[in-house]
This record gives sequence, structure tokens and C-alpha cells, in this order.
Amino acid sequence: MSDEDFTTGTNLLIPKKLRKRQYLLQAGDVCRWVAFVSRGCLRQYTFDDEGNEHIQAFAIEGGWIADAASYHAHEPATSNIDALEDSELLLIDRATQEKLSVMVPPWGLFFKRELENAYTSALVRVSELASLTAEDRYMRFLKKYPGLFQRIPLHQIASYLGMTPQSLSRIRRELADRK
Amino acid sequence: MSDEDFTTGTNLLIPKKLRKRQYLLQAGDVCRWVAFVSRGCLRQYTFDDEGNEHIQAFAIEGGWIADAASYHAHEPATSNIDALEDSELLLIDRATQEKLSVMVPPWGLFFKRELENAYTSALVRVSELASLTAEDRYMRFLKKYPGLFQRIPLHQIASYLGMTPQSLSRIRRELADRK
DNA sequence: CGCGACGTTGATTTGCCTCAACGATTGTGG
DNA sequence: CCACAATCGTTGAGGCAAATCAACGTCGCG
Repeated sequence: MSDEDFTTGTNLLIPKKLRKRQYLLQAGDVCRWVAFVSRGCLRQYTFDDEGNEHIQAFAIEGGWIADAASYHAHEPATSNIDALEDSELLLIDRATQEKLSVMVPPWGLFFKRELENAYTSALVRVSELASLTAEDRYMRFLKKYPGLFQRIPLHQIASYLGMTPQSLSRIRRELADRK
Repeated sequence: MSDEDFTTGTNLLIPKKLRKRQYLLQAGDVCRWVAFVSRGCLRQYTFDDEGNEHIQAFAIEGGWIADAASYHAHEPATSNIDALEDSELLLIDRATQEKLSVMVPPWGLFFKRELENAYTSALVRVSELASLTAEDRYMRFLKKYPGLFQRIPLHQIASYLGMTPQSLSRIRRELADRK
């Protein structure tokens, strides 16, 4: 992508700052943008019928976050997104993204690649959840997101990995003892 | 999409017939196409370190199937795809899909929508695997793919749902008894 | 016909959850 | 600035869902 094309795109991004615990998206609202995280850390999560929180995704510097289902289908979101740390974001709304994709094909290609990568990641997560033990899922997490466990409360990582905080605590102890 | 545009696309599809148990893709090969199922039924699966089979996807009439990671990244596939029944497919290879997408924008939009939908489905599956019991996952499966359990061996459905055939058998009995 | 694939059932084990309680931090309002 | 509350991680005891191990009957097919 040429510098000019690149700038054309970045000029369309909307900067936004978020305080810790502040919402970027609440369930019920339509997710009209995708957020690039330039600083900080966010989480996406839902509540089940019993009111238990289930974390679907984290995003740190260099990552993207949105309620994809809502964004693509223009329907109310089922998930919430909020900041785990004070954060700085760059938003791009749907209409802008589509226009940019048409007008500057390299950007269109870029967004397509991002979607493909996100899809591939989701498929990996499916197979991990379907076939790995809690301990293996945690070890994969450590490898895939090194350092992240130092920034994010453990009980939230447990939720992301589909286990209880107690289980994760015991797994960590087990791993530490084994060394 | 106009009839003309539609035909432009369908003319590029490559018909292929597959006998029951025949491979469409084997792990290690690069997945160079996406397959539309016009008749029959296919499955996509991998093997873990212990040699256990894990089914990642089924596709019946009207569905699409491919190794998405391999297709998008042009890398060797990690999964296998084969036919559970004699099947008829329409293949579209990657280069053709890209050309068609550019030349006939409605087709480009169509493929983009398919990718978005596949991604959304994968996210739903992630949250189901992370938060539902085996029984709940089976009931969701029945609702989502009514009739499919009559065509596909139960132990394969169990694999898809991330449980053992024995567990699924007991769940089915439990559900039958409860009625 | 004989063999393999399939579904089921029983007995047992185990991984993980639930319930409960406890220190250590963090942060917050009086 | 301190006191008190909330958050966080940990640990223990007990229970349950699902896996494992094993055996058996049925069916379809080569």
C-alpha cells in the first residue's frame, strides 16, 4: 500500500479515549464500527441465562475488536465491550469502511484479510475448546498471548478459556509445582 | 443479482461427483477451492496427537465446505474432507473466485457475506462450547440442523459436539425417557 | 456367511464445578 | 488519611458430569 493510500485511510479513523471500566458497546446497541486498539486493553463479553459472565475476546495494542455479528448484520449486539485499562482507540464505521474499500482497493484487501484471519482464529478456538483439557487450553493461551496474563485478572482469563477461576488457580499451581 | 450476472458465475463452477468415503481434501494438500454441496453430505475433520478424530464441520445440500485456513493462506491443510454419502459438488477455485468478485461485484458481495456468516457461526460455536453442557450442545444441534442426526452416524455428531459417543448415547436416552 | 461399523449399556474413574472460607490488595467515601 | 468494602487469588471439601474401560447385540455389506 502506498503512503498516500495509507494516509487516505488513517485520516478516516476516529480517535476515541476510554477510561478503565467504561463501555464501548452495550448489548442491545448496534455495533456500527470496528475498533483498533492503539493503547490499552478491552474485553468483549456476554451474560448467560443464569447471569454468568462469559468473556469472548480480549484486545490489546495492535488488535481489533467489535461485535462482529452485530456489525455485519446491522442487528443489536448481544455482547458488551468495555475497557480493562485506560485505552486509546481508532474507530472506523461501517459505511466508511465500505467506501474506503471501494475507493482504495488495498484497504479493501486489508479488511478482507483481517476478516479471514479472525475467522481462522475462531476456528482454531473451536477445535481447542472441543478437544483440549482445561490445562492444555491455558498453556495454549500462554503461548499465544505471552504477557497477557500479567495484565488481565485471572478470573477473566478463566472465563475466556471456559473454566472457573478456581480451576485456573489450581492449574497454575500444578504447573508451578511441576517445574 | 441479475440473471446474467448469476449465470456468469455459475458457468465458472466445476462440477464434481464424490463417492461415499472418498476424499475431497487430505491434510497436507493445499485447499485451492471452496465446495458447494448440491447433493449429499461431507465432513471435515482432523486428528489429534493421540490419533483421535475430531470433526470440525458437516456440509449438506446448500452448504459450503473447505479448509478455510488453507484456502485463505495458501498453506497446506491441517484437515481432511470426505464424503459421508455419494455427493455432487460445485467447486470454485480461489483465482476464479477473486476474478469473479472483481468482474461481477454482486458475486464479490455474495462471497463476502458468506465469509461473514461463516465467521459469525464460528463465534456462536465458540461460545456454545465454552459455556454449555454436553446435553445443551446436543439440543442446540438438533434445533440448528433438524434432520441431520438421521443422516449422520451418531458417533460423528458426538465428535463434532466435543463429547464421546457413549455420552451422546446416554444423553439421547435421557431425553427420550424424560418425554 | 463373517466381519466391521454402529449404537447401547454398565462399572468405574476423573476432571472440573460448586460451595465455602480465607488473606492480600486495591480503592473509595467519610 | 484511615476504615471499610470490594476485588482478586487461593485453598479445601464434596459432588457431579462426562470420560474411560469393557462388553454386547444389531445391522449392513463385501
